[in-house]
Amino acid sequence: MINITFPDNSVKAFEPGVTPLQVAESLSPQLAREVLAASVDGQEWDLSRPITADASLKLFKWEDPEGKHAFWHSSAHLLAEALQELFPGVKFGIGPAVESGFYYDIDPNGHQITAADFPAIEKKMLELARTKHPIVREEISKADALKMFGDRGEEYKCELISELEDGNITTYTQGAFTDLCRGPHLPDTAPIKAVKITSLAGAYWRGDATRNQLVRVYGITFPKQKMLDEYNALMEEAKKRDHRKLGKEMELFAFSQNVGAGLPLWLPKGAALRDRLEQFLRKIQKRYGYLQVITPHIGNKMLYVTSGHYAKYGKDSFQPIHTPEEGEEYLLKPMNCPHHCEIYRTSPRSYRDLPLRLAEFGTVYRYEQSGELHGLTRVRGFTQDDAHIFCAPEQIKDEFLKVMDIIFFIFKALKFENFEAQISLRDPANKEKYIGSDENWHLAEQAIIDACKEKGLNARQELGEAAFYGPKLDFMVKDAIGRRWQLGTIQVDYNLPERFQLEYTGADNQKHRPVMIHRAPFGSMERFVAVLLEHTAGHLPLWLAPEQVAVLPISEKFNDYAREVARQLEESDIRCTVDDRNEKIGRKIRDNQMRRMPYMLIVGEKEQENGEVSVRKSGEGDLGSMKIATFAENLAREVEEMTKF
RNA sequence: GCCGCAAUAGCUCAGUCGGUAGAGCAUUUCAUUCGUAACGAAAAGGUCGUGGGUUCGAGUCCCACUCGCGGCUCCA
Repeated sequence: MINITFPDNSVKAFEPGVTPLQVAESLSPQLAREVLAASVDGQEWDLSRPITADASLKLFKWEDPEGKHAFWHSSAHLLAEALQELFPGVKFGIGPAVESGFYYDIDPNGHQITAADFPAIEKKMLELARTKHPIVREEISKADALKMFGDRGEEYKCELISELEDGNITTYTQGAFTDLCRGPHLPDTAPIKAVKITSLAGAYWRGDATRNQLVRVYGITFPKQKMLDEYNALMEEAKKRDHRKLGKEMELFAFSQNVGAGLPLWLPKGAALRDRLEQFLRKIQKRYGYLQVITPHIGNKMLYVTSGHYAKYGKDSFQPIHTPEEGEEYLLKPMNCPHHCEIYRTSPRSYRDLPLRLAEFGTVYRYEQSGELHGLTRVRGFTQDDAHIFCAPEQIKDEFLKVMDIIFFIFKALKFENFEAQISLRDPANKEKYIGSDENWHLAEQAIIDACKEKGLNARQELGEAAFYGPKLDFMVKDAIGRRWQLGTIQVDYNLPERFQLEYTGADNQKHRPVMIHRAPFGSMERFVAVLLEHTAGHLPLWLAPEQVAVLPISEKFNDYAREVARQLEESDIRCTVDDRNEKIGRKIRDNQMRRMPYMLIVGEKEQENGEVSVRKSGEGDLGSMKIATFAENLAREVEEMTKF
């Protein structure tokens, strides 16, 4: 007998060779029906794979990420099997599970696969799932694997196999389909009850733009049809939150073919919203000792040669602007840092001047690839809420912590609770991609790691994600359909001070080199507004809403009183409109609700007589009547509560 | 930049086999003067993204470009 230890530390004895599925059956029939995957001694394990020695066992259901992962991974194989039947001769790349669903990359080998084929693929997948073919794991030698996939002309699989270690190669087979795969998988495909092929896209083989482009078929599956219906409803809902749609509806921003792709036009309401965000951040930054500066939108090309940006990005940027005078070249500024370095250099600096914190809402232009442009989240002209902190090396951690405080405060004020943090480090195997000394890289990376630890921030560390001049800490927020966008960023830079020969005189009367911290809590005004819109579904917090109050007269007889109410509220800096259309009150309420109006004030005979307003709050309904001044005070207090720090 | 898909009224969309362009909402006018989520009637609104081609005839078929969408690659 062998001893199986469960997560609650209880131990039960089983026959050697027992499978996780059999263990589940011995515990409860319901568990056996719901279990999808397992781990044995922390290693992913098929439900049907025998356990031969004492081990600790975890069982995963749909609710567990590991359970979904196995379900979708097996679904990817099912998709491949269906594609193999429908389009004989297609060659397979890779087919993993992803955050919501799975995909398979295929070389269509002459077949034309379009969205019109989706129903047929879905039908075939369900048909195959119902055959309940077991998914069988086999260990295979490298030579046999190469022969097997080579005979079938699976060049992509062979390339993968050739890089694997012999003795460590497994295949999984269900029905007529065998795939190179590490697993784990479901015991059979029967639990896959609902299938949706979601989209089709091109994807480079192994993510390399110089190699073949394969067709990536995306799908999602569920153990119940009802769950697919819910998923579809959720996707519909998400589409309504799309910031591009909301931006148009709410008249915040627009694009024009005549201006150019990726160059947003901020409409009056959007510009006002942006301004409120800027004022908010300015106020905080003033408190933290930042000094506002303003720098031009272009700079001499030599500035970027000095910074190193020209060598790295020159070819892929907007090209230099030539002047009537021969030989002069200017670039649209792609970042603000070199300008701020020049500000630093305008006078000799002492250690007493540090940290020097220069802030600017700086508009920059970057030639992003056309296929990459996306609403306000990826544009060619945008404004960073930028600042550069010049400090002594021993001040880094302290300054870093203060920046984190600002970011946390902003996220809290705007209720971004589900953000993720990522520490982007240098890829030690690929040092030539970066500039700067090993020692400085080490110092900078350690400063970030220590600061996160001190704040108790659970940040993921990613190798190879650093900027070419230094490591960074990024904050990510998800959009309506789960795509991750980077918002706030903090970056440590030993490089630019070196390149610009920045110095300060220390207490020892010697020259020292300062360190630079780049930081942008919003990231960019454009992207931040985009994510804010999706996050709130357009229901912006009261202090940011383009219009805070609509006054709705019951009939035209009360239009004058409504205007008087609006006038008084505007005196208290409340953003107010009067809906004096010739419509019934029900209609006005509906329309203003649809426009996401935070407050509606209904005024008729009663209110006019008493100098009152009848208050209706979005999401809460009728709050009853009160004096105009009382309402104004309440609203001011509500705004104050939201933005105080 | 690459792969695939789309572009019709201000918005959302329909338009069959190639035969003179349609709906709802929004807008304007008229009527109504109304108490907490849509009163009614009428009118106006389109060089079917742009440029070429095929055809007696193109919103519809073909080509190119632009813009957009979903991914990939990239993201200072």
